[in-house]
Amino acid sequence: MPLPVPPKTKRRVAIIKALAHPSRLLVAEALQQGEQCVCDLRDLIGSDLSTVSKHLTILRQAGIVDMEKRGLNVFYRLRCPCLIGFLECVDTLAPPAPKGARAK
Amino acid sequence: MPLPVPPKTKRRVAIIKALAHPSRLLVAEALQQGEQCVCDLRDLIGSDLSTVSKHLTILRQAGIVDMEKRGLNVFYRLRCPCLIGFLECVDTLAPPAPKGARAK
DNA sequence: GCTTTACTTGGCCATTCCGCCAAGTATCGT
DNA sequence: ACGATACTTGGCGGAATGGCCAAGTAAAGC
Repeated sequence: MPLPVPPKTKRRVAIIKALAHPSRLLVAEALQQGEQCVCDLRDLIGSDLSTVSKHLTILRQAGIVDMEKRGLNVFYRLRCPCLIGFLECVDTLAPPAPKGARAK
Repeated sequence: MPLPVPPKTKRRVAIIKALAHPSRLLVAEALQQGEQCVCDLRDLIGSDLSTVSKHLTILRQAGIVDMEKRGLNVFYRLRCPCLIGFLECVDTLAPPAPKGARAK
């Protein structure tokens, strides 16, 4: 990155990057309904438990989710209800891949 | 990706991924002020022209920007004004990296 | 105590991403 | 036609991602 990227933009990128993966976005979407333990989320995305755990770590470090251990389970929940608006906004950003995307 | 990811989520990921890079987000932010030619954007992000061009292709394919050739220049602009709301929403998603993100 | 359950962490491999350089294309000026 | 300008495209290395397996940790039950 040759030019200095403003801190505000850096923070935005960190958050956006955390959501830029199918499994992680799926998790974030699911957590809108309420907290879930890791095993539920593993069933949701269907990967190895270790993989799911790493995805959750990424979401946590981005400040998107919170964790809480209760008994043997670890429950994750959204730290910010704003995600709904965020996603609606994404949906309006581009209608299904327009022809105009072609360079020629 | 073991489990089938819903199409809606897939489309969302494609768009989010396109914005999940400092240079590309910087471009998107800059285009909020109005259209810019590629050389202006190269000055903004300070990379090789070919690199900038590839970033713009990615934004275009995600449907986030539009291009128009006029004379020797190619001008890019946002295809959707919604980006402002999108970014404000990102900003509220997580306050500056809280301590709670630590696993241990 | 030992075992089981529910994760997290470390390591490794395969794929993807991102940068530059070099070469190609298109338009303008002469 | 030729050269210059403004890109785009191809290729290639190096870095970052993402997946699994294996090993480690922590709480609950026996």
